[in-house]
Amino acid sequence: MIDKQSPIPIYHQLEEKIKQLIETGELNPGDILPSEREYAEQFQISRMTVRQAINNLVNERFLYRIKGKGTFVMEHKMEQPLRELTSFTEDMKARGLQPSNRLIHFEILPASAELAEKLGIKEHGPVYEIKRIRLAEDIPMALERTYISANLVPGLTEDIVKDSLYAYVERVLQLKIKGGTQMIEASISNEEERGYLEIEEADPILLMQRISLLEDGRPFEVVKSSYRADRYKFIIDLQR
Amino acid sequence: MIDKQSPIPIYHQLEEKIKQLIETGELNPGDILPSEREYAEQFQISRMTVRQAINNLVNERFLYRIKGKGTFVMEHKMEQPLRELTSFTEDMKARGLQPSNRLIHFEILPASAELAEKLGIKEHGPVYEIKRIRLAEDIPMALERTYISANLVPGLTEDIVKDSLYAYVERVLQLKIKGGTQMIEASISNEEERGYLEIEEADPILLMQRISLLEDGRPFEVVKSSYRADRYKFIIDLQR
DNA sequence: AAAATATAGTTGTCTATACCAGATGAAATG
DNA sequence: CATTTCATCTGGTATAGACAACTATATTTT
Repeated sequence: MIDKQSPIPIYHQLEEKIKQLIETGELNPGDILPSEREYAEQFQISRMTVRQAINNLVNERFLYRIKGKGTFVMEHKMEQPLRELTSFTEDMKARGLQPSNRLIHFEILPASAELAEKLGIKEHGPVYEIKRIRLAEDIPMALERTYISANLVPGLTEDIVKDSLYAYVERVLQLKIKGGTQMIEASISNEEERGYLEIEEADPILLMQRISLLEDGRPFEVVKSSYRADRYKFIIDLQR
Repeated sequence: MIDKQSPIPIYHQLEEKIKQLIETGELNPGDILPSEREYAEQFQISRMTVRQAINNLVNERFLYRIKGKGTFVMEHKMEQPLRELTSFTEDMKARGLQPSNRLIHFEILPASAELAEKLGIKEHGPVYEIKRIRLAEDIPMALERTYISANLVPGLTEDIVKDSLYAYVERVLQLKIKGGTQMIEASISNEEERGYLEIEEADPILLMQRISLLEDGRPFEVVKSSYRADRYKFIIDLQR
């Protein structure tokens, strides 16, 4: 079950093993796990190594510990496994809807003062502007404007944007996106939004702005989205 | 600097020390930290103890590590240190506004099917309903309805609610609130909301629903809030 | 000059051990 | 019978040491 010769770290093997036990239902929410010492004995590994595996799962909210009692499986239903910083595409799939895109605009323009500050570049520096309509089951859900520093992600083309931007950035450029800040507010629609989203003047919209960060904390992109309020709501998992 | 006799764990002392260095500007974003071995040598503690401190700060996104190079301070400015599941009160204070409450309703009623499901209790089971107006600088910002199972939090009174519900639950009942799920949508206001929030018929509102969970994953409360869209926006820190 | 190699420094993984502190139930005590 | 004590579970903290994997620099070889 645990291969000490494997190049995959032992603690990671154990993590995966425990995750699997939860997924297959052999461990149910609220169940107590074997003690750290039991695991260490069973697999002939050090208790500290067991702790490293369990620490990671506790940080990921799969397990929780109570001193003197034991380690337990989280009650959390995990309908959507930790919805945080999901893309529209992932989001819609999780809701069982067929997502699609319509690219309506792609150009390089000089950064406004606001954009430059948010992207951590100098004013008038080159940024891509990518406008897209996001659809679910061919119904327009949102108008999305993405801004990325052209110096940070050189060689971006319409084709790459049409394919998958995130995959290109992570695989080809070897940049890892790690998190960000999101702002959500409600507003009245403007004319551009009404046109693309096919809504009436009185209909409210949800405005979302996200600033995504790279692993080292540098800003990667600013995304401004306008969602149809009648068709969309944000769901966020919180932790503290 | 590090007190080995203190009841406060050494790794925690080191965490606080490093956080302080970042806050005071002695360590700046992008700076490299002394190596783990240097810290261990300097304070005459084990390298594993240093690692435990740094691990925690890496998990909290204060630091990041690069194998073979070192440990660095995150670029992220941390204007608000990890805003997640903050109360309205904390939220307003962080924005430099004076928050206040107006309790307008407090009773025990039988749970609807929807509430019962969200709170994990049986239908028609007793729940507190607490209605409050949330104000900032004496301007109404939100109408908030909180629902809590009366069996989970016995002995709740109007006075406790007026004081601090969270403090009562954590200190007196020894229950720890650990996270939850939040939903945000936009809508048109209804008459009750227009009355309390002093807005016009055409003004959109932000609807927020939060389900808070206890440490063991049991639902603790359902909060439904209606925010004035012209005065409020949600800011969320994301990570993945 | 360029390429390969050594070397020293970093974090990553892992071991074996020790003692502390909270929880629990059984046994001793009143 | 109720209470206290104790033994023994649990996770929490801490140590000292070892080797692997990765990075950067200096040195040697080609």
